[in-house]
Amino acid sequence: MKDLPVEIQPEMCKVTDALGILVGKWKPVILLHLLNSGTQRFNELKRSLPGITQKMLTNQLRELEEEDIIERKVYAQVPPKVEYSVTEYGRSLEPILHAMHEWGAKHTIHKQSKKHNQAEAK
Amino acid sequence: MKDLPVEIQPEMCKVTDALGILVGKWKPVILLHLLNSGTQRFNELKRSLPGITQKMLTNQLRELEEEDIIERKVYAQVPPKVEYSVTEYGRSLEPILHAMHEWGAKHTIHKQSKKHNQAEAK
DNA sequence: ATCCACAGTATCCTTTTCTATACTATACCA
DNA sequence: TGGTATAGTATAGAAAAGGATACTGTGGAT
Repeated sequence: MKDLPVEIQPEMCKVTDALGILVGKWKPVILLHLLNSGTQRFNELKRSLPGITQKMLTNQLRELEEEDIIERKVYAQVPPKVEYSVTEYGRSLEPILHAMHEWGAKHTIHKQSKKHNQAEAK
Repeated sequence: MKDLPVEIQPEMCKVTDALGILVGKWKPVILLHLLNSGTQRFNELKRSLPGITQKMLTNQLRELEEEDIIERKVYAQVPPKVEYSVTEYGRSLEPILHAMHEWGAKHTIHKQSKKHNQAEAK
């Protein structure tokens, strides 16, 4: 998703900013996983996210790190050890994620009852 | 953004569902505009969203309509008249949008102070 | 000597999203 | 008779996101 022109309305752009951080095929899942399970190593995450490629995982983690949502801690060891965790600041997203989860759950029901009504109307 | 495998975690998928509705370069702007300004005709919207193409506007409006977030009302006239408005149900997204706006605003500040700190640390 | 685990890069390719531009029908107005 | 406004559709192409696969370095175990 590319950026919107800032001119449109100052207020709107803040929403898109927030959205930008959550957008990406794997970002919400990674975040929720780290919130649930706490600190995780790279390969632990990878194993928990069936289907993700290493490239994507690295890439999404880096983007979240950029925004100070998660933290990356490298241990000077061989084989390497890198731990990821949600920052204190990152936790401020929790209420939003929670609200979205609630809304999403209701929406699933809403769509089903809509379908049902349409079927009845025939 | 493609769908995530449902297997990962039921909880997570609801967040992505909600996100899916807001995702699209112009969807949040369109929604916020309709929430602020009430019912709008196609070309009114177009004029309020500098840079959007007709195709994109149609397309994003259709996707929001699909999800029952907005309503499309066609008047049998020539030249055509079509009005768009947020549904009662669509308004249930307002708290989330509001929360994202608030968070986005704080995030802008957060990023700036981070930059500032980094500059100082040199 | 060979293989494994770890945390990545690098490269190429496909799919999805977004943009640009041209085109449609029809009533009304000058 | 030609031009305007409305709400679109059609087509082609560029750009961005995501996927598949192969490769890297290194210490320890077999």
